[in-house]
Amino acid sequence: MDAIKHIPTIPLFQGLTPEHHAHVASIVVEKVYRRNQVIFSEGDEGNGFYVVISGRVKVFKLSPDGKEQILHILGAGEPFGEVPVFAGERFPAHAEALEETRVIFFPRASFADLIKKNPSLAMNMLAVLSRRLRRFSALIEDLSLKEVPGRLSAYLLYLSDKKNRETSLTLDISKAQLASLLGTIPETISRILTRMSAEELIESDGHRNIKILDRPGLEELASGERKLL
Amino acid sequence: MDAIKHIPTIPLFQGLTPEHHAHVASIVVEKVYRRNQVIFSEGDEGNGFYVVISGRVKVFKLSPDGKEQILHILGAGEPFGEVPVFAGERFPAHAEALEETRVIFFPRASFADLIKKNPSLAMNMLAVLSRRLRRFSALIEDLSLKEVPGRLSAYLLYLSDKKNRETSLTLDISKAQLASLLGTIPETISRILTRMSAEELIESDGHRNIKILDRPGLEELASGERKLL
DNA sequence: CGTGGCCTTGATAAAGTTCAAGAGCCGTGG
DNA sequence: CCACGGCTCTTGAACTTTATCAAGGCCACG
Repeated sequence: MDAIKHIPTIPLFQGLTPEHHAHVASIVVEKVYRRNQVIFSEGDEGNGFYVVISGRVKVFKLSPDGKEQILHILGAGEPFGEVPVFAGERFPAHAEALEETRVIFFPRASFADLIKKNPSLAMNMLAVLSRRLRRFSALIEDLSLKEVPGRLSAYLLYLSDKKNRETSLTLDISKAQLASLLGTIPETISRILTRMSAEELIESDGHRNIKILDRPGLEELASGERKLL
Repeated sequence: MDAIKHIPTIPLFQGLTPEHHAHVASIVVEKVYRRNQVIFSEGDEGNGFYVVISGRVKVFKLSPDGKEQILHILGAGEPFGEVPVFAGERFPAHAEALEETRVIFFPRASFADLIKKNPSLAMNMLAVLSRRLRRFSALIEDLSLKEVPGRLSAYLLYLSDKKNRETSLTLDISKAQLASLLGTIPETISRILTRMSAEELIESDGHRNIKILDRPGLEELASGERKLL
């Protein structure tokens, strides 16, 4: 009901007038999901898309034997599930709440109307999709051209950069989730963190806290110039 | 110069009026590239995007040691290089002509103007990007969750479906390109085709002609239910 | 007829997965 | 307050898949 107070804070709706915000608010529906609750499944009919208000959502692919590959993890203000709105057909992946999560849902038809009348909303949405394409390109590159130590280094550096190059990091997801995000399994993550510690690239407390000791070393790993023993 | 006659045939511009087509034509520049010529490189400033008129283009990532992963191969009517137009920054990948190729180039600023005034062009572009996201999701899934025989089966089935489920196929790219598209190397492709032939899933003339003998068998491979010996 | 491109095949090695066992931690409930 | 069960994480050993390196075959083109 109080969607109107969230709308203006969502990057997708930046640059719109208050009237437009009100209009957007009038077409949305709020929903709440518990931890591990399915939001949609691959192949479902996509009748609209979502924006996270609070909490976190993972979007992922599943193999027949149950292995998962996370495509991305979304937090407050980020949209997901837009593909079927514009390309028709169905959701290309699954979405699930990682924790108690509030989202707002935009029904397809009314959103399509809105976007047609609103060039800057269209431009914002084009920017969102373009950035996602850029991220997917990076993921494809990682999966195909880098080994796991390189992917893990890149992830640690990414976390560090998010915090102004802070060297003390706290993983915000479990090792299992991290493995799924990097296209590997928890055992491999564990072994590589051990090797990174042995080479004094990082220091780990065995939990979710990691300190970066040798940033240039990690950068070399991420770019493939260097290998772990 | 004769771009005007191509514009109306490009899917991106479907549903626009002839005046709009003329306007589009007035802002484009035609370019021709030879086989293997670089169109842009990753990290280049993206001042506009391209649409293929004739010929074919590959868009790909390169690892420091020279291994390449093809993101997609584009033919007539297909746009590429749009990401920097909407997300800013630079091209996230390289593009190169696979053969003599004619393209039209859309300068960023004038295209952005056009799209703001033209909701159905915006919707078409959103559809293009959404379909690309769908394809990238499938590629990520392949790389992360399928083994090479599964990816190759999926590719053969895709080729077959493009021709109304015709069983006689001709590869339109070299084994090296195919390997790069599937995230592997030519030797591996060769070995797997041999094994597929041994199990009478396909018949290969050793060149680029392949006949599908056991479509259900390939489908099982593609979905991971079945393994090659 | 020779040369270069493209493909195949074999032997070897590297990277990661699987399977299995066990350690540490946490909340629950007796 | 402590024991138990359930998680998550770590570690080891065997195995699988794929890459790498090297050699040779085939064909088209000059």
